[in-house]
Amino acid sequence: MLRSFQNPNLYSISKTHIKLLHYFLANHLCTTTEPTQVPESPDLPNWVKFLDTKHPEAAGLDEDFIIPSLANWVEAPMLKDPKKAVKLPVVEIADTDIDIISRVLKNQHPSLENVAQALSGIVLDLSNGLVERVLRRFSNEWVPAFGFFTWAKMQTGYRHAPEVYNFMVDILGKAEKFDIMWDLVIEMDKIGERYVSLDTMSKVMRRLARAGRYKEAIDAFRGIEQFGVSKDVLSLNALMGALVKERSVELAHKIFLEFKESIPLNVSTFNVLIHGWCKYRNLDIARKTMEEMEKHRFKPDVFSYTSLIEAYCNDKDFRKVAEVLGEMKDKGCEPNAVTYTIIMHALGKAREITKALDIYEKMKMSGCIPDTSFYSSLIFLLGKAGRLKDVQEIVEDMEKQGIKLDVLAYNTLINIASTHSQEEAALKWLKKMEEDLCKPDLKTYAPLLKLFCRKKRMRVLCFLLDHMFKNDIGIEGGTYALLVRGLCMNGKLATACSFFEEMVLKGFSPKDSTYSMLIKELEGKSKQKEKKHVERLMLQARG
DNA sequence: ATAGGGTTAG
Repeated sequence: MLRSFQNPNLYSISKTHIKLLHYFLANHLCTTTEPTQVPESPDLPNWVKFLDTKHPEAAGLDEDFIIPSLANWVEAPMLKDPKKAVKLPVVEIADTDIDIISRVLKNQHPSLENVAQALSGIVLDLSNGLVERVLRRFSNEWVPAFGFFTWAKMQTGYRHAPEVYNFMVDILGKAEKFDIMWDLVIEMDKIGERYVSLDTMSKVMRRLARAGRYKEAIDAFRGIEQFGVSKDVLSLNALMGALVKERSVELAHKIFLEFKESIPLNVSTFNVLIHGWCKYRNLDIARKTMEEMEKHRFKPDVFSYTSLIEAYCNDKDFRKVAEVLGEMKDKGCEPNAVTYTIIMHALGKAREITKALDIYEKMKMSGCIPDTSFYSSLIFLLGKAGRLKDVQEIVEDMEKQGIKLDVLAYNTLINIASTHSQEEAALKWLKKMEEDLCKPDLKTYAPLLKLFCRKKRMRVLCFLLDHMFKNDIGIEGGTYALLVRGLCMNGKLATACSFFEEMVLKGFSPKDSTYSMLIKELEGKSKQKEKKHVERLMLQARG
């Protein structure tokens, strides 16, 4: 939720959500007695005034109490009938350990000392599982994550497993805190018992490469044996994979040339290179790599051919794709679900829906079993073609076969329902997603927010923002732009203004188009005071 | 261990 502990506007972020929660609480309290008009605009002064006058019992509650308890209660039925809102469990609030820790970590100023101090009084049963969950939750915020990690290490009766160390190494690498990362690797090495593994070093190399520190990534490989990890084909492939993924096939190739005599290679060494050359549009070299592969007595396999096919698909060169498929058949190499997904998806994007569905048929005929990603693509292209009945059928098929939907599939379904203005259906998918324990992301919510802006369903909008909060989805600049634009277009100017304000207070700089749209609307409605305010905010954002 | 994941406002 809180994107950065360096962000001085951290407080305003949590305040925003607290006010939303107050809103729900007030709403609930209203429904248990008598329906009351609740202010529609999520504007702090309004709500506070409203709560103070009508519901002192709500405003007076401890904020720490309100957040977890409301998280258990806010439910979709509010959409239609607020009276159906589930009752608020006022007394029993069982916080799990992870919530307790999260709350402590979220309330800290950005320093490791503060984190350590805040945690000092806490007593709980630490386990590697719990520590991993906390780290996952804070995987974008290295200070609280590392503060907690360090604190946990010192607790008696607890010891970090190597996997937990690896996770921490990865978080530090992601934050580009490479000095601390290396210290941690050295610390792991000192523990002995093979704490540093190929897994650890793969993460190190990957993060260094991602930060553009190619030389350091390569040096990590050169010195890998000092940490007790062997310099073999596995670590070589890991390095080459890291370089290829971070856009440097050339370097991967150089490394390949340097070590191909001294380290016995395997099939994936070549496939990593082939994939790299395909990805960066050098099909001639990819082909040459395949020839070299054969000289080393390795047969190109489904991975090699799929990389080629993907490259041709990106060029929409389906004639070449068919050629490669023919070549595979000649060599006795069967395409698999990934191969079919790539082809079908590319055909769908090229608006060749019939041909895309032919691939589906062909795949079924060949006995290849579709997986979640395949179906996800299929749902996407059917939805894009407006074939909603077929989409429904596919989902039913998946359920029958026991294939779970993933985030992308749910996002697609929500997107389809939203663009067709099917409010109930869109929310139903969101609910189902939750029941399936499938974690939503920012893309899950964007179409929903757009839809409900369009429909002027302010309560649902609040519900969604709260839902995002509960799922640790941070609202980004793009989300605010969407809200401001959506509300502006549909005449909810006051709300649009307050989101604009919140956007600026959180440190996001509004785009010119967003700004001018809002100003134009305010001018049209001759709202001089609001216009001045928005202009001031914009100056502040640019300053 | 190497291969798949949707631009968008109008």
